Amino acid sequence: MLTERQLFILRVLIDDYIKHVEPVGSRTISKREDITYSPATIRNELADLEDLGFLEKTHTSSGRIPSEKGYRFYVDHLLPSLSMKEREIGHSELLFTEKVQEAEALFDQSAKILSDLTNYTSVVLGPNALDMKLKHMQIIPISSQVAVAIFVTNTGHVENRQIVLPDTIEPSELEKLVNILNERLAGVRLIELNTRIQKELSAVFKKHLKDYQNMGVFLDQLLLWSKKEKLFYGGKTNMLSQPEFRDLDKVRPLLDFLETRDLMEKLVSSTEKGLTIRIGTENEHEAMKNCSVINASYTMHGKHIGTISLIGPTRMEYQKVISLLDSLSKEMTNRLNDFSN
Amino acid sequence: MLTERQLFILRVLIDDYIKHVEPVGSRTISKREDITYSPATIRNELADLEDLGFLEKTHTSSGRIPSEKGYRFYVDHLLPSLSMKEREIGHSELLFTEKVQEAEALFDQSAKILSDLTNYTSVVLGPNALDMKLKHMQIIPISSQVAVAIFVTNTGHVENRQIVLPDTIEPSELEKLVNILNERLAGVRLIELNTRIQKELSAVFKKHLKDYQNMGVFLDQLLLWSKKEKLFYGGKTNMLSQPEFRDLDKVRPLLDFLETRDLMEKLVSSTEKGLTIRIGTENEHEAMKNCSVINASYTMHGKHIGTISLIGPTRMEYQKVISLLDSLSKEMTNRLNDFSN
DNA sequence: ATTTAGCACTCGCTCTTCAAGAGTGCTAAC
DNA sequence: GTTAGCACTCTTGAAGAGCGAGTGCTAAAT
Repeated sequence: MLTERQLFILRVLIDDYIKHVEPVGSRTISKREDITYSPATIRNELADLEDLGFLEKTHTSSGRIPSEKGYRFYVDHLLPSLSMKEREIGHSELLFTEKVQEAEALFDQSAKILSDLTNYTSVVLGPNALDMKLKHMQIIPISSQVAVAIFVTNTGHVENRQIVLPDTIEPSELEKLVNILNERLAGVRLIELNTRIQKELSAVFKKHLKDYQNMGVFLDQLLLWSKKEKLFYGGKTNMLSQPEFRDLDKVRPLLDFLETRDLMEKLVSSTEKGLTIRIGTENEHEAMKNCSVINASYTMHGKHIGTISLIGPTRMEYQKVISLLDSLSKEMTNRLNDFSN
Repeated sequence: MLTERQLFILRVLIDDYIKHVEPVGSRTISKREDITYSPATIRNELADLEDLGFLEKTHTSSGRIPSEKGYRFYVDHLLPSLSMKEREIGHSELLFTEKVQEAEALFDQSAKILSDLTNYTSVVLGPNALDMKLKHMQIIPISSQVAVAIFVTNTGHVENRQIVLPDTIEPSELEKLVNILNERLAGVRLIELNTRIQKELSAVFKKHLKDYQNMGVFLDQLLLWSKKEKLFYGGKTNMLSQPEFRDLDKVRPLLDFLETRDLMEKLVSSTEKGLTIRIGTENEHEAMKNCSVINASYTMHGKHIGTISLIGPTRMEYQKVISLLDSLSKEMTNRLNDFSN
């Protein structure tokens, strides 16, 4: 177990490193007003903290920097209380340009605001449209063979896709099909349409549609969803101004990572409500090993529907950033729920 | 006027520089098999070419590199004939993964292919949806106050936006309005809907709609278009591997530029059919002063509707890249027109 | 039993110096 | 008109010196 003094020194050191991004030596720490011990004493403590794995040295005679374990401990146990959170809240409200009308604009602006305020990179993972409920669907023919299928959700989101019309299908049959779907499936989540159809509607189809046999492939085409979360970025190039990435070979993988949809989705998805922090290798990807990722979820009617995330160097200003992310995600939640009142 | 020998030397030098990205000296040139002159002779010619502004030196006793004027001359007069173009065409076809079904996927893949093949950054400027013709429109209420307006174009593209329903409007009136619009405005380009309504439909509205007066604001809301070209990127980080940008302070503005929608749209828009090359400062933006941009237009029914562009260092492999872009844009045109047959 | 002063030692950084190498421009000879 | 020869310039990389910030250890002080 760490002594009070060790805790204190560890916190001071990490605070200092986060601020100045340079290895911190015993002298620097002992110079602080609230420290009464000499450099030599501090050195002993630092050596112990290093043995315990909380600190590292960049070379044999350098000052110490926090290790990943150090950051983890700092985040879990040493963060100054977030009571000053209130002061920040005012900010984020002001920064939205007037009334944000649509959800997409809200996500986009939130990402921009967050990256501007932190100088890190931010990402908003939009809600999965497929989790929304069907309000209305429609099939609009473009030519004799091609049509556009449109699904409007309860949130006002529109999914659409082009489909190829089978030669065999008659317009009147198509209309019947659409009517059945609208009558029976309103309120069902898009992602569940398939199974609902298979479970409940085959009987109805058989009864009302002539050529039910041939309809199978067509329905599959109609309801072939692909993942549809959207990512909104802010400050993509902010990483370039972080001192630890002032080296092309180090930023390159990072920027590449940011551009890779799959990886980003995985990084930023979180099923948990609230706030999660992943430090360095906890992100489980080489390119992110020197980064921390903070995810905050925003909700709708109390349900987690997406996240707003911040990606920065492992030494990021956790304190500031956490309170910011916290209030921003709440602000997003508020505004989102205002839309649908 | 340049002599034959000067032309030859200039071309050889630029070819060499493009290949090796290092200042080229007289010795290097004279060593080539097809050069019969001594370094000293070459030196004299180089000095002349420099005086004429086609070449530059990085320092007093370095080899020469092409100037912007040099590249311009090279592109205009020295490019080896494109007769080998045919050989490349085969490539691009193969690289599309199977059947590309929708236009968006085509643009996206084209950008990826181009950047992969060149190791530069590519951008496809999608067609402006507002230039497409209205096939069908619809208004679908979401709640008592909010509705979604949907516009389907002849190309199968779907535009949609949320609108606030005025309290005064009755559902039956709304239906009438939609019917009128569909009857009268099918085939009109989205961008022209506004003016057509004002010019031709006020009489019709007056006749059929009760509360025509209050409809004005609503119509404005309905038809308030914002620019809608979409950009598809490929190889955003490829610039980082170009030797001339192996310096953070030089890439940063470039990457920032790539992320700025307005600037990119302006950079990549071209009203001309065919292929345009802009070198260095011809791009009229500080961040692009060391880059060349090649735009190639793709067409639909013979009309220019968008561009596919390549952004690379001023010393790019013009020859290869031009033929590639040429065939890729043709390929895109072909596939696009196949969609709508 | 802590704490601290003192000291030798280690790295990393910066600055300078030096030599090698690649080029040039000019002059004089071919 | 062409080229050999030569002095000169500039970049690059390596080697070395000196400085500063820091450490670990020992022995003395509290």
